Amino acid sequence: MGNTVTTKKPADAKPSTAACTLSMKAIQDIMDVLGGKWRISIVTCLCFSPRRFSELLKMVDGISGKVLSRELKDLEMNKLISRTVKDTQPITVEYAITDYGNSFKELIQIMAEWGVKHRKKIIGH
Amino acid sequence: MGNTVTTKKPADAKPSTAACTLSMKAIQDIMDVLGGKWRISIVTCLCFSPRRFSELLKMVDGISGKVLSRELKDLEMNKLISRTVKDTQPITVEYAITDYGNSFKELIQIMAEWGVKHRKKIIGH
DNA sequence: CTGTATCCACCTTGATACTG
DNA sequence: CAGTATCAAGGTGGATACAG
Repeated sequence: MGNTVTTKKPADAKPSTAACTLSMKAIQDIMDVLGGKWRISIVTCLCFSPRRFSELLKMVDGISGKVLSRELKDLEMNKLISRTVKDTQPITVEYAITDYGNSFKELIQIMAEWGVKHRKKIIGH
Repeated sequence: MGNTVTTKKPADAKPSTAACTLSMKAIQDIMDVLGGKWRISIVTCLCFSPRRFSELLKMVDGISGKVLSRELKDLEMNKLISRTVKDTQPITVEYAITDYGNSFKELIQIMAEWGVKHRKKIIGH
């Protein structure tokens, strides 16, 4: 990471400014979709199994109904999750990860592993 | 992901609820440190090269001085970055990634790659 | 240059009540 | 069950001015 630049801007003092900027943009793109307080948690949860609204409400710790509703809508708009209404009585709604959303799974898995590995350090400030 | 659970809770309707919860917690831990609108960008930037305050102000697009200052303080408290005052005239301050912060590099690299790969899809909503 | 202090507008959220 | 509407309250960010 950092020394594979072929461009030659006049004088940037630092090398690889372009590569850096590119990475930052790419990560911003992800964060536009997955950022915020809740979205990663929701997607992570759905990566394991489809869930109903009320199940997510319980599993995503601390989220309120209003916010969950909105976040699910956003994620659906971005094609990361799907929403299926089942005409049970009363109706239930199932949210599931899409194929596209599933491509985050790899990422999420790595993050989760990292989180577990570094847990002590993070918690102990 | 999802079928390696050995616990056997009474009846969770879904398997691997425990693993799911664990992953969500782990990711929350990361997000406590790296979440928010700016922190990942700052760390990503510093992964490439140490930077001065004013450099970061330019490179992290849209951030204000007040917020950058605060975020840097947080990241320093969490030992992800270091702060070095150089007694030039006038003084300059250099922020750099720590060894610990550097362990995020792997993660960031993967995220950046993913972002680049999926750029079109994300941008095209 | 590297910040901090203050003021203020905006956004997000939680609680509650309500609909289909 | 699965949301939506409303409102009040707090947090967060930007601009500006200022300090070391």
